[in-house]
Amino acid sequence: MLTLKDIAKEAGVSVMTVSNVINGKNSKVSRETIERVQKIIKEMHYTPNLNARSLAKHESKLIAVFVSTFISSKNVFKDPYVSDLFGEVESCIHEKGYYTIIQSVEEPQNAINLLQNWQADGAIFLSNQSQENMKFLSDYCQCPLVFIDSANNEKCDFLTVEIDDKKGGYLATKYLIENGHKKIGFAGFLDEKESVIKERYKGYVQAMEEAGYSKFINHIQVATSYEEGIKLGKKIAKKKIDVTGIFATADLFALGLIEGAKANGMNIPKNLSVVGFDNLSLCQYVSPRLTTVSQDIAHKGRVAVELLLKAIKKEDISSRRIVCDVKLEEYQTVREL
Amino acid sequence: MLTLKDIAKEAGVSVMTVSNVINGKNSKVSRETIERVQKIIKEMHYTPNLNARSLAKHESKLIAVFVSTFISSKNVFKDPYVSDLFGEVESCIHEKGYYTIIQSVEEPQNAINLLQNWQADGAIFLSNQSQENMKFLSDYCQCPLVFIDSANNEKCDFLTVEIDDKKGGYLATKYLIENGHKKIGFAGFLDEKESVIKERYKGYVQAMEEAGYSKFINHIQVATSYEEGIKLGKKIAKKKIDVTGIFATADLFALGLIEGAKANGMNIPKNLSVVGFDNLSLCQYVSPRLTTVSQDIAHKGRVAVELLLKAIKKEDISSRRIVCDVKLEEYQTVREL
DNA sequence: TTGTACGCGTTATCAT
DNA sequence: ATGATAACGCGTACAA
Repeated sequence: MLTLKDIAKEAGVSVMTVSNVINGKNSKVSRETIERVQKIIKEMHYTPNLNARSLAKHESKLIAVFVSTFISSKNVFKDPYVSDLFGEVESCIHEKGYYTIIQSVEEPQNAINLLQNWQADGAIFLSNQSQENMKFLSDYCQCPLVFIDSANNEKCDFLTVEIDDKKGGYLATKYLIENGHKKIGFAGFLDEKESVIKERYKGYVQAMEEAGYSKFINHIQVATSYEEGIKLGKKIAKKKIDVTGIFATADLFALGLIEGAKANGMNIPKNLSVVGFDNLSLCQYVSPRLTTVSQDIAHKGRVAVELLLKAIKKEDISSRRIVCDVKLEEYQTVREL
Repeated sequence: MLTLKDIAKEAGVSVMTVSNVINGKNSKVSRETIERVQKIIKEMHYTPNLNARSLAKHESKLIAVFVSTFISSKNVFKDPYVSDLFGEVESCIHEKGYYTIIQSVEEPQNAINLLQNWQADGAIFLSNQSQENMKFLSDYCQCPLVFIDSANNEKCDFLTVEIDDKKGGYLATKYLIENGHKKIGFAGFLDEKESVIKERYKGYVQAMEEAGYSKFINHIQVATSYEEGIKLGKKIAKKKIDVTGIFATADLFALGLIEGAKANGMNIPKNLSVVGFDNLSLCQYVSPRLTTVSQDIAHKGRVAVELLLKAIKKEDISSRRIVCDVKLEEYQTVREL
């Protein structure tokens, strides 16, 4: 292995001079020495040992990225949303001169261990974390943490990047209303906890109330997987649920719903209008093209990394909670009544 | 930050004793000391600094995973094949007690730098690398490398994990033949270089020749993107290409082809039978469900990690070139003539 | 402008 | 069974 010492010997200078050249402390080294040393570094293909540097500088240039594994599938990256977001985060971290260490974790403690083990400069959590988890993680980690898609509440001041879920719900519902729909169902899973789904529901309710359709408010409690979507689609096709439009709070779920409805003889959007949520890139391969609420995943990833880097460098952070915009993508699964 | 020294002081022993306890060198420490030290480690939530350990042990427990960025899209993880495979690789690395450092790289030199920087124990390349790149990387890296999906040739002895592409091409073509097709097109991009596509083509040719259809062999030279698929589908629908069946050498491309054909009035599989390649998980959301050649991505990822670990531990490697099996998935896009 | 001494947290070696 | 010492490769602080 090549070390500073080897370069120093070759150049006939001390280790520190080489170190200074590498770290761009040009004021401390003469121009000619810089050039000579740089030439040798290049010729010998020297690259610094970042383990040693981390030890000495108390700064690792490592950013840990965590995704949560669910019971359903050990491979979280099968979820196109997660992998898309991860790709953006990774390439942004890379651009900024940092390194990405990734782990799919079951429990927060795993994340804490990794951060300590590698003295990571910061961490990004891709999947939603509960309030308790965020609290726990913040308490036990020395480095800054950024949570993406974790339901924050106003009191807490974790660093978070979210989307305007309420607006998303509002836009989806309003669009159906504008297309003449009244009997609009909200399909998603609500519980007591704060959640992105709850926010979307608020938007749905607001749009319905503004239109004077309070009595048509119809929450369908269902897990938003593709499979559950199929079941629900069949149910709707059998007229067990009386709606002309559905706001399905996840794209894959919406796609399943459409499949289920089709399988039982319905035509989309002729007999049923559907609006999804996410605008997954795989939607472009599915026909009819899903009308959906889109979020700019690339932007979200970028913003999260930038927020984290500001925290790492202890720069001023204007807002610890960043809410990204959403918009409605008009495609083919909504029909004017 | 908590160090060995802190634990040692607390336990009233030397640093080395604590180190020995942590590393399970039980023969060197008395039973009671072990228990006392372990208790304190737990209570104080100590975790070792792996940067320091790497430095001292010349072993980092880091495995680097590289994906190649293409010009088309900076975010390689939008490709469902890549992200699926990556997820398997990551969770397998995690299971084996190693850490994953990931980088999307433009040039081989980037990968070499990262490996040297972090003294990684090994690396896995997810995207296909040319012979020259593999040679270059092998020459300049000290640690073992595993290449997935890189066209190897018999002479070279890089560690590779591939699939039986020729068999895949054979199976796809044979299936079309068994369904009564004669005019079967092979759609894919062939050049002089060794490539997975060339292997698939060999399989196609073999099946055609075995059936006595040599004169129907029809290679359609085309880049296998979704967009190109659409174009080709339209062309076929306009009867510019005389085929009843198509072996499309990538799923997304096949899906585009189907869309294009549909858009110009064709019904799939009534007017055209299509067989894809990969069996991407997103296929399950697209209807009609694509008949395709599947590979077991989970198996592939696992095999790659296991091969790498054997090399790292200098265990015996029976075969440096692992070829994974493929099989035909009969779904809805092939019709009996 | 350049060099020396020391410390970062850990492990290997050798002594007790 | 336990501990002292040196070494891993690099950066900080200070001396020359």
